[in-house]
Amino acid sequence: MKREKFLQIIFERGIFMERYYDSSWQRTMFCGEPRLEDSGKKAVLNGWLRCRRDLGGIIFIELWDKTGATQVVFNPELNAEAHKRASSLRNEYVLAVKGVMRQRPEGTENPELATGSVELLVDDFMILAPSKQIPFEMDNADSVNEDLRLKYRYLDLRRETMQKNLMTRHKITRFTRNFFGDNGFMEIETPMLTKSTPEGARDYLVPSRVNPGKFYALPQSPQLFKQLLMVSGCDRYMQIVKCFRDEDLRADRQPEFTQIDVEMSFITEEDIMKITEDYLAGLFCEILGAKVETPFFRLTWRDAMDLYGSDKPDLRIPMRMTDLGKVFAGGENPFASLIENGGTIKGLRLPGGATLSRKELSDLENRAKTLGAKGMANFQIKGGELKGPLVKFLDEDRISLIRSLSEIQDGDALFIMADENWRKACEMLGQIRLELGKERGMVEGSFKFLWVTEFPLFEWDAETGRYTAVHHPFTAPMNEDMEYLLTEPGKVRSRAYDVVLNGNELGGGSIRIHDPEMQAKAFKALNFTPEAAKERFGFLLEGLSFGTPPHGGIALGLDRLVMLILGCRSIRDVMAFPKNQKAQCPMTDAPNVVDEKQLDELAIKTVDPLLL
RNA sequence: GGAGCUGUAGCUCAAUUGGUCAGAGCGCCGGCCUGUCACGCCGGAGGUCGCGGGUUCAAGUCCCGUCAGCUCCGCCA
Repeated sequence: MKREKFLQIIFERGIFMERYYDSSWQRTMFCGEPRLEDSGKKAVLNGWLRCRRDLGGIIFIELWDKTGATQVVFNPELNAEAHKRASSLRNEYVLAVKGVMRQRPEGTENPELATGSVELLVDDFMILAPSKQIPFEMDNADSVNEDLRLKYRYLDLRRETMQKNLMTRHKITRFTRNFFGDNGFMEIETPMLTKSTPEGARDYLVPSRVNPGKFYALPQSPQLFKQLLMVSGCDRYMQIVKCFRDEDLRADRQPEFTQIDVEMSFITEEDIMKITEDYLAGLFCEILGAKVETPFFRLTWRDAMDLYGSDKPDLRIPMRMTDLGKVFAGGENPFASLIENGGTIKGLRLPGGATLSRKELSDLENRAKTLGAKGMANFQIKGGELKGPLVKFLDEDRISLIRSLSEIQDGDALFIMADENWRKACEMLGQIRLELGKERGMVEGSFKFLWVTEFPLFEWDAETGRYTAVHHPFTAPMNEDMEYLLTEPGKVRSRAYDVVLNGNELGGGSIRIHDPEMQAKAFKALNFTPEAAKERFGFLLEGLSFGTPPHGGIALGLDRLVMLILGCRSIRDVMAFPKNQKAQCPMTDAPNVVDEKQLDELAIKTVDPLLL
């Protein structure tokens, strides 16, 4: 209340109104620019008041803009009127300040500040806009409740770190456009209002007023359009494009996100990988000055699962898993029958793990259980002797086999994961590997890129009782596995590839099917009737029949890329206006209810969600 | 749909076993202060302890429910 009254006084005195922001008040330099060589020059600065230090007789403020801050001095001996008015200034007021830049008196320089050797001595100033008291403090706002930051996002973005994040994102997109442009790629926009193809993620739907009862979908990706652009002969396409998926959110997942979408004609996997590697290496050099080795390390999906228990392994953690089925096969031990029935036993060697206490071991086992494991056995080698609950089931030969297979040394521990399902055993132990690696400081190096290749083409979905595409239904099968396409679809490997950085899926792509007959077969394997395939993807099938070049591409997640480059914890910190975990925007209050009239025009009736 | 963590002043947090527990720092307001730079000093305002119920002589604290935010699982071709 007092503050409001105060603002009123400012207005009444005409301090705010009697002057206009004409060209004489426009800045002659940015707030982060003044240097020693500017001393003696007249200058005008425009910016936000960031820090006020009123010593009574003399007032210092820092004037901030996105380039930095400069100290401004109000000295009553030099300008009593300006000094008097300055005592009413508060944080985040927008000011225009005229004066003389001068070298700071000896001993008062501030080495913390880029502009710290000079200061602006005020002749005159005007308040361009006052500010209400801000709801959180600008400095160390990183620890502020994120909901509050999102509600006042424009203030959050006025902070140094967020400005830096936005700027880095801009530099990345600029580099991206330049890189692909220089390499013969053309950026082409594809529609945001498009057709729902109920494969994959849930669609965001948009009702059509002029077609009552019909809906567009926002694109989950421009996949089909970019393939058709290849049919058009565009040859090399790229687009920095928004994509939409109506699925639950995570720290690295937002309902709308940005892809760097790429497609090329007359190429093989090698060409896509090469251009992606050149792009990423160039980008990391440009933005971080980091040297990235190319070509990237490659793993087949099978090996990635076997060795790291993940299809996006974090190679900064050196631990690998080993298959210990042989150790337990055919003997008298608790796992013998599991092996006989095709089960899997995986081992993970933890260097130095012999010092883990009984309690620590059982805590780890409990964590494995929360992942869905029935249990997790362990061995430890102390004084050259293998110890653990399973030792009594193993003879000398098997014990030496365990040592040679797992390469376990004195002082180590070895964790054992068993499951009927190979993939599940790998993934559960892989998760333990990841957690142990991070907790025990085993993360080495900064940026470890790799390709994961030879993904399965299809995956059995127990829920719907049919195969679904692991990547998408347009991915080409590997030539070697073609024969199984209709007989044993689960066995077919695809020409898909993911690029992985430090345990994060940065992007993925594939060589596409360019033969309409092959595409029809793929739909058949997915249990689409020809009619259903035609209804959903008829335009693609028809397009493919008019002379389609072999083609393929990749899509990289721009938000994740920026996040990893900046070392942010959440994708939200590299997006200007992200949504919260419920996919709401606390600032605009979207999504919201709309007028009945709007719904009527769209021929839409809503149902009380409580009745569903 | 499920699991976990969190919720106390504008912001960040504290309050031991249920008992002077309504607190601190920052911010805000007022006063003093001419070289500060996270200025300093003095004073002040400000809280339905997320919400509802229960146990108890007594609840910020224990129990049940509920809401909100975050993290994770499911989900995300």
